[in-house]
Amino acid sequence: MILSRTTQYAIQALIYMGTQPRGVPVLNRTIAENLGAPPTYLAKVLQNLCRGNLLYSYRGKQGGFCLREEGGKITLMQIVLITEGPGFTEDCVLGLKICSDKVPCPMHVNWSPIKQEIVRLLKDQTLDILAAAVMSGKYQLTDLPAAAFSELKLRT
Amino acid sequence: MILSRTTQYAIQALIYMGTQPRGVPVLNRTIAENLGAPPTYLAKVLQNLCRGNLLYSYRGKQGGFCLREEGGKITLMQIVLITEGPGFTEDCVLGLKICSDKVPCPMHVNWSPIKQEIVRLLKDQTLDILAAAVMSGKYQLTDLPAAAFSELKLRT
DNA sequence: TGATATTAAGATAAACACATCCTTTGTAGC
DNA sequence: GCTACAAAGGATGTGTTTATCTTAATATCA
Repeated sequence: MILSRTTQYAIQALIYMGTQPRGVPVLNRTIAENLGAPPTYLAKVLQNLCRGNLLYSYRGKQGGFCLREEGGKITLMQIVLITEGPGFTEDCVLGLKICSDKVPCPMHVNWSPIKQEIVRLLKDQTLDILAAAVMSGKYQLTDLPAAAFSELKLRT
Repeated sequence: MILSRTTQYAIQALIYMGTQPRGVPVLNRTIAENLGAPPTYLAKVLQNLCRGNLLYSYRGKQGGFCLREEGGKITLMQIVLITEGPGFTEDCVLGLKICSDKVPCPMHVNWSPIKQEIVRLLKDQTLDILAAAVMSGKYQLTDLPAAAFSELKLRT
């Protein structure tokens, strides 16, 4: 409805990484398998997140991707700005180049409060919060039946 | 941010038609010029709105497009359902095939109220309301400098 | 009936998003 | 250094959205 496939992969991948032990590199292949995402495409997405300074990447044996130090504090807004671009929260609903409080389109007044709520939500939600939700076992990160990130899973 | 270009054209075109006298066919060319939209593409969009039963179309001399009888009561939701498809208000933010109150993704709980507000807005806003806004002269329907749908314009 | 104006419909093209493939580069461990 | 491994980078393919072009169908009017 709102987010491109690329952004969806990015968010899912980062939440997944949030459920994993920090400082241990996670393989692109592992993430892709756990999400049911195409590995070669996901690689490009992760690369992009590296350029956006959300991840570290390490090559060679023992390589993979790691969240940055304060990775748990990453917000959905930070992710979306990288994958969708800055226009995401700014552009007019009707696609007008010029649309502001001063010179509004007929939807502007009605849309503004909703846009504000979306922005607030994106800024509020952090990887820590979302990863914790997934680890609680009450929330699904993928459609794959195998996937489960609850504490129970960690004991098997 | 949310709506495809096609949907934006559809909404703009229908609002424009709402500002014109009822029962008089409006040419695709006229609409395209007033919106600054590509005429051949807009023709396809209008065709699609005809199939969705929002418009009548007439061929030949004196032809064009007309809003249906109760055209002013058309809601944005009706338009969006035609141009974006039914998934628009249903699909999961993270793209999961299975995501519901029972089996939610980690965003589901937070996103649901926003989605509800969007749906409410789309259902509330009618062409009558939006066309009146444009005709008041306080709201812009296009980026074109020439365009003005206020009462003043009608006197010139 | 014929000339003209208009939408309908189908084919084509261009741009972009999504996805894959292959080669190169860097790194760890031996 | 050698080898295996993993990400980086570039080229390519596929599908969808956006846009254009051409022809057909239809309606008006002289």
